[in-house]
Amino acid sequence: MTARTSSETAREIPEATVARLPVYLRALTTLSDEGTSTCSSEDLASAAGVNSAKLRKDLSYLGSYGTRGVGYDVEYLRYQIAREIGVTQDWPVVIVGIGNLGHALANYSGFRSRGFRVVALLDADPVREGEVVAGVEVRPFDHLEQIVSEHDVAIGVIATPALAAQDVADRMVACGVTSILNFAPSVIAVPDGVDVRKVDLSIELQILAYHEQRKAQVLDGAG
Amino acid sequence: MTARTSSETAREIPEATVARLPVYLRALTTLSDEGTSTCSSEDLASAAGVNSAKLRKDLSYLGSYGTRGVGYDVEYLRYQIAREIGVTQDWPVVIVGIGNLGHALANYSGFRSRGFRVVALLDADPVREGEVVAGVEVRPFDHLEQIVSEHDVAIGVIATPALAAQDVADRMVACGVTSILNFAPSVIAVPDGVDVRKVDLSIELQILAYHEQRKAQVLDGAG
DNA sequence: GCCGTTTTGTTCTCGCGTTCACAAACTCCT
DNA sequence: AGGAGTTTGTGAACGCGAGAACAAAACGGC
Repeated sequence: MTARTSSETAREIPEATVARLPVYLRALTTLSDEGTSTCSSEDLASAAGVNSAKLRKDLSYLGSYGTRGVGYDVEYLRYQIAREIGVTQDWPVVIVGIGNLGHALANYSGFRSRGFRVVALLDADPVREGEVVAGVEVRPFDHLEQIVSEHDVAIGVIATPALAAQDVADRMVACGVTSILNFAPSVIAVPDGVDVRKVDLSIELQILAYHEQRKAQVLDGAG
Repeated sequence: MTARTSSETAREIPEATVARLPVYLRALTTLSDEGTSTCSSEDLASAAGVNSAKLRKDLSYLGSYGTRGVGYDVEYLRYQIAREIGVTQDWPVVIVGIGNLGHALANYSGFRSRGFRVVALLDADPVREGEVVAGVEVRPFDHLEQIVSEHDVAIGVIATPALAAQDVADRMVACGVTSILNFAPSVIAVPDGVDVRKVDLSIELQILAYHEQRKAQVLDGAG
């Protein structure tokens, strides 16, 4: 067995690179579906919408999977990235909060096709219990602990209103969830060792509005 | 006396700061709802989930809206940030692609309450035409040009399948949309001067999966 | 087997963003 | 009024990421 010492663990991939790997993965899948078997860094970079130098640098953190003078084997690179991200295995996921957004998430086919399996839909509102969404029955939020331990769930998705988010997060963390994707419009606090990513629909629009306003101001000032 | 010429466009706010302003805005709204009239940078920072030094530096780009030894007036600061972002006015928005996600977006109350008004829902599928979602009727995609010019729409939301996204973006740009929020899982190309922000649900999960896998590897190596 | 061409992997430099640390400024108490 | 105690606003140091440029390596033709 290889002594997995700090030198091996030292293969730390920068966060900015990690965030782009899924983009490369998708671009490679597209290329593969189109029948492309080999591509240059330039090809892949334009398919992913990034600079080719940046792409090569990103890939170099994973290892030397390309061939100089030739490029990258699409299937091989795709597998290597998938393995690095961890989506060659199946990740069980729990979604809490089956309102409008929860419905959309439960129905989103992109999860399943990318290595994620929705094992349970939970909602605190008894009215929603029993409803079947995307082939999965909505169950009471109180079943959280049982489901997490039963399916060994590490990733939880919060799609509740803002007020409920912190409570849900606390319960998740308490029963062993260590990664949370938070769609609720509120900041949630978690202990060290738990990763939280936040997706906020209205924040994205507000950022666009800021730039839009600036464009308008520049026009006003010029006129 | 500083000549604060309000048409001073030289005041460029760093992109990273712009992305956090909506978070501060939300935190201030929460504080306001709780009846808080004044807060320190420490208070606001913890409510927003950031470092207080970073918060102060961010706010300093907008101007000196605090009082040393006292803190910030919640209402006043809230208005200043809202004005800076541009959400004191109302932004008309068009959503294209009324599938699962489009439904959720159309129903999302956070848009309206934050200065955005959904003026039209468009879908290329005739089956969906006429359906009323959140009080707005679904209309054919071909009405895009008319709606954009009629309501002076600057911001478009794409919630279509990946294959349609580029076409939709092209049509939007052609008729004057200059900011696009893209939920479709594909990279879209737009000319200079058009802003695109991308929200990708499965990419966020994949990033979590990567870190989750690393946690598991560390445990394996230790055990 | 050797040379030119192509493309990767990597080094270097630069700019942005984060954080620390502290002076300036305001309030409150005596 | 003056000093002690707070809290803001900002200058400076530091670290990370982006992009350019180049050396190393593979292929193909002869």
